[in-house]
Amino acid sequence: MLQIHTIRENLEEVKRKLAKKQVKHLSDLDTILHLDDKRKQLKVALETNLAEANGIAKKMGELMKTGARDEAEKLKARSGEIKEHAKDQEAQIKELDEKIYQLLVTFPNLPNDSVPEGKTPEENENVYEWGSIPTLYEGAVPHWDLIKKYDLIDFELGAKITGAGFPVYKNKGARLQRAMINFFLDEAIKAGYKEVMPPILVNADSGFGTGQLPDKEGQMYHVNNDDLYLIPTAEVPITNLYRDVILKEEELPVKNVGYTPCFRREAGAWGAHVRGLNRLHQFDKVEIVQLVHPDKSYEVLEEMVKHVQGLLEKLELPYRILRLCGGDMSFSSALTYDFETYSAAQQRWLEVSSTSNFESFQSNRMLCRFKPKEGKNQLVHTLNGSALALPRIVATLLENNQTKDGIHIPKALQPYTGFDFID
RNA sequence: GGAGAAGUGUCUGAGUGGUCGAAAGAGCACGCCUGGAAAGUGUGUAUACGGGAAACUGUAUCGCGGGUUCGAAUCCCGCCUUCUCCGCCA
Repeated sequence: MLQIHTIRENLEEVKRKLAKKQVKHLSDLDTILHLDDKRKQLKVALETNLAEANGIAKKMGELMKTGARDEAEKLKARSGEIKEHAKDQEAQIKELDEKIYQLLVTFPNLPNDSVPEGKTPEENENVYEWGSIPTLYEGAVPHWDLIKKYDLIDFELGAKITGAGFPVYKNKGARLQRAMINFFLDEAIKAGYKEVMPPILVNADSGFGTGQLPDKEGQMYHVNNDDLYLIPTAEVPITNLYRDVILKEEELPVKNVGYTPCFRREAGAWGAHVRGLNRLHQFDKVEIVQLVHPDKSYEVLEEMVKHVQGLLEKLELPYRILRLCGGDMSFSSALTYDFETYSAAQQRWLEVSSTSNFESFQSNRMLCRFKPKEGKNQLVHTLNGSALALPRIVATLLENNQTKDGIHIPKALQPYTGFDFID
């Protein structure tokens, strides 16, 4: 959530930046400031009133002791008036607060200056490419055929017990999942992250804290009976560990990593390119999350990007890095790099990681601050990145490493899988 | 799920209607003391929002939300969480 004082102090700049994110209702910003002015005025009046009431209450205490009944009665009457008035003022303020809040939550985070202009994914900026696209043998097939051929994943069975998009991993397919999760976790731990294993259901406050609510309400599975949400990413529980927390400056940076299954309704997103592992309702992901000093967040973003690059290179998968344009970025992000691997049989790039700096957008919602050596508490900056999401990595790996005899497992993964070949 | 107890500042913990943003101790920070350290000693040590150039100052916050009262950490109601016992159970 944007801070009102940011809007107040840099109105034109805020408008310019939001326009880059394709926000149309910019005039609501003026409304917010107008309502906030009104709110402030009322608040001052209310507080003056309350100050008087407090003064009276204090005096009453003394009068009661000395037994000056008459005077006490007079004050009581005055206090009653104040109270009536204050009630009224409070109601008005509450109403204004609500209006301001409703408007404020409709605005996404401001994009960083380096974010390219653009509306669609085609306008994302290709900033880096690594590896060469393999030439597959004659008769190479997409991963959904390989999966069947080697009996690695069963979609029909998943559909039977749950529904479409809930795969059952089997045999070496299941072991490959487990191996990758461990590989990704170990790599993150080597890079200084602390492992956490959080709950995979969260409450609404957590959904709000990281920005999924109210913006993406319909994208999360909701457990009605208990009013809990299945997490769409480990980012939600892991970042919210620090909701309403004031950290010491020397505790920064906080570096956490966690594996969780992730659940996404993908309402309306089903279409042409979603066969096989390309899009699922439930999938596995290892997520890295950092809470850092505001001066360091862009440096740290680069560090996280390097980490993800390292993983992909160890897996020997050709990839590219995109800097997302304003129109393609998520609601909460200030700068996002997407990683895509090239899946050679589908001849498509598949998104396997999204690594973002949220600056203070999430921390403002979560009220996660740190106490600097000098001066007032400040909001931390939050970042996260997939390191990595499994299904599309598996898709690319299966497709790119296939031979007519079977599928090679990359060296780095072999100690984890316990096998080097799928046949 | 049933019964009981409890939730106070960084921590321990006092406070059952007024002088309480809150005793005391610990911790931490800075200083004094010391050759250095420990001990001792002095001072400071929550957050948000508002006013003020600043010093400072107003309001709110003692799990959360409401209520009673001139006045609530303290009384009442609801909720949440934790602990103990019972039940159930991977």
